[in-house]
Amino acid sequence: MDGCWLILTGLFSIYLFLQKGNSTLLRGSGVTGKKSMYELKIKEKIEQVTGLDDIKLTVPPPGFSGDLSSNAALASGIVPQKLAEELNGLDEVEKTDIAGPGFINITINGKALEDEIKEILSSPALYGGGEKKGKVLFEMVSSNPTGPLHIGHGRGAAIGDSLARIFEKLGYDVFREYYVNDTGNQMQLLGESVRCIQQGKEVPENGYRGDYMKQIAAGLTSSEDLSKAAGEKILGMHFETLNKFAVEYSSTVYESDFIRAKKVEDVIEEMKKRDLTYEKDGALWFRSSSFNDDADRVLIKKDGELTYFASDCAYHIDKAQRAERLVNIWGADHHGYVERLRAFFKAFGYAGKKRMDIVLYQLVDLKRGSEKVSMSTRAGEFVTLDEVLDEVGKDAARFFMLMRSSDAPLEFDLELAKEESSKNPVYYVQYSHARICSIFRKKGISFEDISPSDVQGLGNEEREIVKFLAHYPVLLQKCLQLDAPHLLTDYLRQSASAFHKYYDTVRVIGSKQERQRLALLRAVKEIIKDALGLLGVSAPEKM
RNA sequence: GCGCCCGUAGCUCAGUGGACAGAGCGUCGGCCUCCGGAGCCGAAAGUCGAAGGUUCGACUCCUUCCGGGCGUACCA
Repeated sequence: MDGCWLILTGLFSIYLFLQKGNSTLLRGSGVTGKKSMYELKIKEKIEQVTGLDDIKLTVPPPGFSGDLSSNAALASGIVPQKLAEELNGLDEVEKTDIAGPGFINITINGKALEDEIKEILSSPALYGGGEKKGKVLFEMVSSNPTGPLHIGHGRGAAIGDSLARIFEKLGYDVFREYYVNDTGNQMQLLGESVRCIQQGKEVPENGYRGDYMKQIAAGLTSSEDLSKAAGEKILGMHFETLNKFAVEYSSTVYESDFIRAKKVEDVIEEMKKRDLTYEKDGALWFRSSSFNDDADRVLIKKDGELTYFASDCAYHIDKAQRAERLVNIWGADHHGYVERLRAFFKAFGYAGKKRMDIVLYQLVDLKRGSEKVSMSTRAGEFVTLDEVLDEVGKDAARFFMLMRSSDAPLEFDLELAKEESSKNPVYYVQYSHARICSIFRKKGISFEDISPSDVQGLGNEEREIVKFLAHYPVLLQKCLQLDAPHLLTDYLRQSASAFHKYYDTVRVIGSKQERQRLALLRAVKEIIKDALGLLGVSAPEKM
């Protein structure tokens, strides 16, 4: 029976290899040519030997030896002994054990762990980073300028900006763009609302009101193009808020410019030429249902006006011409637009050539303790991003926005975010950084006084924490691959905890191993600082 | 009706097929002559919404159903 099973799985593995072999080759190696970063190196080796695409290394469960564990032999059908042998050939591997049905448990040797710290200390900002890669264009927030940004926009900004920082770290040439929807009914309505307020009349039923509108109306004269002028003012407010939130854009583009420059017309002409459109009921339609969308979509309304979707097509063509890869950060309430945009991409032949990620994030529920905070948009009583920033500060706001997967709704507790205690994860993490800084102050040396040569030998206490640090480069790749910056908040919490635990059991200043322990602490500090930086959160030296 | 997301410990959530399901908060119980106690250690707590299926192996993939959110415009 066993023999039979082996033959079958063997055949299956050949099948898998044939299936997956190509994509592995295409992916290209050389994620990093660096000498250290053993976890990445082992990962690449396993992928090379098994032909698997993106393998996962785990930590062996309690009771098993080893520092890292892989199920790749099982998953690929390769004989575990063969893979283990290949791994034993790596300098970083002390030994391997085969356990259970074919898990390979890998023990890292002491030298590799030391080298890892040396690598961190020699160039902290570069550790875990990548080589030069192509241009990526991020589009985020892109609210129409009719009212203040609310907390949901904040989530989009935090996800987009942090993901952008991760892309930058990994070598991509990143651009952050703000697309302004400054045309259409909403903008007309904005102009009318301003006029009504100025004339002391009742604002139209679906119009804009609230304190911000009174201020804007007061700052404009009636002779201006009220819609345009008000839009510009509100856009200015948006950027002010985003600035406070540590989000900076490289460019701003206006929907109206695309229309004025006839780019939207051009795209529609091109679509007509390619027979992607038809006329019905006086409107011009795009055959998006031929490209996996639920229904066809209107490009030009029967009144002759362009739809938002039409200019969005023009905008995305423009973006695709400027970058190799596009990332759009959208609220989940826009998920209905994903397929139509993808349909357009397919129809224009971009689908296979340019990668376009659309990250959807679920809504934010604001709470104050156990009490829900109303976010009704009516009468302008919603909680703005500005108000949240003023109340809890940039660091807490950014961190909290990134604590959850973008797929999950986010519960944002204003009370917790303000709390200066270990209950608050931001403080917990920042505290670990400040505490390490304090140790160096106490010792009276600077971080630069510690160099790679101070790393000499590691005890068992150190091993655990080094393994944790060594995982950072792999984690960053995972964040990028899954468009999931929230993984960093969890990693930071665990890093902080690993440090506190270590510091609780080991004496640093005054011990025989003082120098090397300080070296380890500096490495921890550098990783925490770097990771916080990617989240847009500060790493204070004192609190 | 149809589509997308979610349903995991009292609460908020991690877990992109693998070895006995994890964390934080909350609850209960320990640890300060010592480098920041804004810290550490331990305990209790789960039929992973339900039922089928695929697999050597399913919280993870497929189908159906039940809950909740969002979307289903010639609005943006």
